[in-house]
Amino acid sequence: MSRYDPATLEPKWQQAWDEAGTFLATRTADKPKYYVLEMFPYPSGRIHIGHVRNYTMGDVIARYKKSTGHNVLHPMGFDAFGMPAENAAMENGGHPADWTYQNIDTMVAQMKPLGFGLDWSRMFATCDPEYYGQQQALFLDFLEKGLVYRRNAVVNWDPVDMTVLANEQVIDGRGWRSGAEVERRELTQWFFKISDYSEELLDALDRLDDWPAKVKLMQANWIGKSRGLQFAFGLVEPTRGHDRIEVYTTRPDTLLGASFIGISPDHPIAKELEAHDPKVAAFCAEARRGGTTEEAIEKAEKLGYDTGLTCRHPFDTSWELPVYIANFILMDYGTGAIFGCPAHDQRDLDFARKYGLDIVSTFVPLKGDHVKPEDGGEAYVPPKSEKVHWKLAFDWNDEATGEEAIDAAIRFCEGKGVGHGVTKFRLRDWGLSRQRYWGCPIPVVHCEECGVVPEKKENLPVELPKDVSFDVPGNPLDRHPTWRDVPCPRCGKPAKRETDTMDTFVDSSWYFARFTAPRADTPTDVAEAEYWMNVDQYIGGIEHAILHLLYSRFFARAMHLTGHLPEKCKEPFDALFTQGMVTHAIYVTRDENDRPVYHFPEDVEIHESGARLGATGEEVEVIPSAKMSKSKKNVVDPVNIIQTYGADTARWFVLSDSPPERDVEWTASGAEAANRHLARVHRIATEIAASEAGPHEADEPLLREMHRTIFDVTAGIESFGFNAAIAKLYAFTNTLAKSQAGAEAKRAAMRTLAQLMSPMTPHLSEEIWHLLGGEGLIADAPWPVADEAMLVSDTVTLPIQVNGKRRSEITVAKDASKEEVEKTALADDAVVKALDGGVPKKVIVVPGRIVNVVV
RNA sequence: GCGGGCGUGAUGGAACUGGUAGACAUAUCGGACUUAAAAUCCGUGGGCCGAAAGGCCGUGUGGGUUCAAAUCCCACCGCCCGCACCA
Repeated sequence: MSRYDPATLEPKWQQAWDEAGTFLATRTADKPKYYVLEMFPYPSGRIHIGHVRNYTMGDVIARYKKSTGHNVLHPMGFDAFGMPAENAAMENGGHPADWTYQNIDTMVAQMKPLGFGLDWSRMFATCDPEYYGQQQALFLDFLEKGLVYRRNAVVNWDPVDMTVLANEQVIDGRGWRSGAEVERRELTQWFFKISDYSEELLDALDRLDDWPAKVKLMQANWIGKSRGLQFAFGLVEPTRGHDRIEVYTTRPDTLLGASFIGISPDHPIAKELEAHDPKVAAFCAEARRGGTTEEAIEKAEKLGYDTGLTCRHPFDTSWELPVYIANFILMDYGTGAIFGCPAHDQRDLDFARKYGLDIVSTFVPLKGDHVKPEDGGEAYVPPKSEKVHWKLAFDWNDEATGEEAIDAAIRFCEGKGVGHGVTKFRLRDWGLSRQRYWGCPIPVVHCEECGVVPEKKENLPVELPKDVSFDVPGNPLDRHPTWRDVPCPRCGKPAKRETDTMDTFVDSSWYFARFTAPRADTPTDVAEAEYWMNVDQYIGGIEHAILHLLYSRFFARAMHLTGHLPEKCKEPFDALFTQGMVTHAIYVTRDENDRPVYHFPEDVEIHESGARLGATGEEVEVIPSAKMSKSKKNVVDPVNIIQTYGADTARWFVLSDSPPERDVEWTASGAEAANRHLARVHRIATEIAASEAGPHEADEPLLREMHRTIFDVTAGIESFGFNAAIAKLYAFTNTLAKSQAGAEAKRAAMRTLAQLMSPMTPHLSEEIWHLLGGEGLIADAPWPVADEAMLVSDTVTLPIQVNGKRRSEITVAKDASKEEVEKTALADDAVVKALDGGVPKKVIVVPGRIVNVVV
């Protein structure tokens, strides 16, 4: 009897799929399509166990959909531009392209042994000139439609990476990649006009039924819609050309509680005053400082400078409000000026108390004890939907919700000619210029005569020059005269190429569309896109909930507008699934200075009494379930796992135990158990293949269980319940191993088991299929269908509860009437005993479920 | 601060639209086979009482709705995530 030997079995079946072209995506009229896509990897040089989990999930869906009669598109590529390639070139010499393509080769070589059903013929990397040339064509089309523009902007400058960052790439005031504190700089930059789509990108979220609510919520918060009132306070005495201060507020209902006006240190009026008054200048300089760090935001004291200016309240010209310059007011939100309402905003209250300003409540709670802020209480900020009592009202009821009051206040103000209702969004245009070499060149030329001139499409791709060096900081394109100096495409006079390249998020914003026609000489092929789009199932990490997914949604709309995608692709991802990470325990000891020393899992022995270092016997602290990190040494290398156990074991294990959206902890014992189980399945299959025809008495229970398993596993795969599907497969394996059924039934059961396992463990399944005389490849076999008749038996076993506690169970005919069930239940010995002579008040019979006797 | 999610054995987790809580797996312990070990097979596997049959308790805590609650509602505790001087 042959042993389970993945090392020979897996390459054999991979070759068979290759030779048959099993996973090439073909467009045919007779079948529906299914497009499953996992977020493509960055070519770091090694695949990670997280990749294995991610791609295995996609592969389960892809193989399952193939066997249910779909033409499946399941492609793979590489998100290949970006900083690490340049860093490697800076550190070790060489060229980013060489580093990148070598890494891609390595990673492909590591991925192929995992047996993913991918259409490798469609593979591309975003750094291929064929890809980024088409991206340049898209850029030019966007430019023509006004979807890209250039302007001066204060930008987030990363001093370590020496490049500009988008707002989305600044996390807690630091660059998302370098972690360096971000500086402000003014540069001329290219922007995508994503803000034009704020409303639409927000509204369309409601229709993404198969997206996680969490992701939709995060996007909605990011887009940040707010409705408010924009109006102006007139200055009592105009100053240096300003006679009014424009203000935006989302709480116009509190306008009668206003007690001061605050302006940003960057407000035009503040800048005017600053230019003529050193004291103001000193304050503004202080206020601008240190604003970006997390700590500063948390702790920064509210600072104000009384300008001596006063404004008139729009409702009462005799009511004058002082104007302060305040450090907590941002110039780039709203108008850079606010009115302070201390009674209903804690920040304004702190400020008012510090500078001795009025505090006036405009509303109080309907009931309960309330210490008003003017009497020393906290600022009262109820939810907008809560009804409150209005002490100071314009023209609305005494009792109303904040929402009602806001609407009424806007109507009232508009009626009086004081400002107008305005909708604002937090979402800013997407700055895409990067001062880097290893990215897609922006295909324009700067001409002294003609200005910014788009490169001619026939000259695309504008290819990156190969002869560059990275021995000095900055962008090598800036100092590459033969590449940079070109004739103007319009007038032919000497001109200079744009040396900025595109943010790498541009590359990943349309790759999914390119996969539908990866070799087309236009960005997309409309017929192919029409057939294959949308992505039916997109799978990736939650870390891309905002940036990548929002940009892609914008790009899909822009590509529709420029004729590259059909209307139906405006939302390109029909369903999204965000998978959890693979985690691993951290093993740590302490050195003489009590600093942590980390150890690789293979150096640690786990004993009953605890974990010890294999070499020294020193006791090791175990921190369970942490994100894998090289510095913590809690990593497992998929290459080692495949060598030790085979790809099927790795695939099986990463799907078992934990639900796919949650993290799964990699444990050596779990991986061994998975391997043992697959060996067991192989052994049982071998035994069944060799067995002679036997008796048939026990066939029916086995076959019933088989159909139940088909039903449950199918439901599990359809609903991303892979862990539950695997549990059913374990259970069915146990049933099959113990079954006394005849050889024919067992063979059928084993073939079905192999099929149900095939999305997860395709190699072993092919082997068993072959062993049991299955026709062709299991990958091509149609998915088994559960026989409804076999799912229901003639009798059902019902639990009997007395007063909600389970006391017994009875077996009755499936179609027994309620009366019969009730009679049988009440006659049951255990029930009679539990009733203890009591008379049933009521008997609830839920057909097929339960009987509850109420005494 | 605002918004969202989660809490089930020693552990990962299962439980359809409220209907037998703990499927499946890991750890543990016991047994068979073996000179021995591995592998394999059988059993144990929430707590308490009991020889057993069985009983009582049990899904973070407290309350509520219901014939019936891990599931629905309210309050609290704890953990996680997103956003944030956003007017």
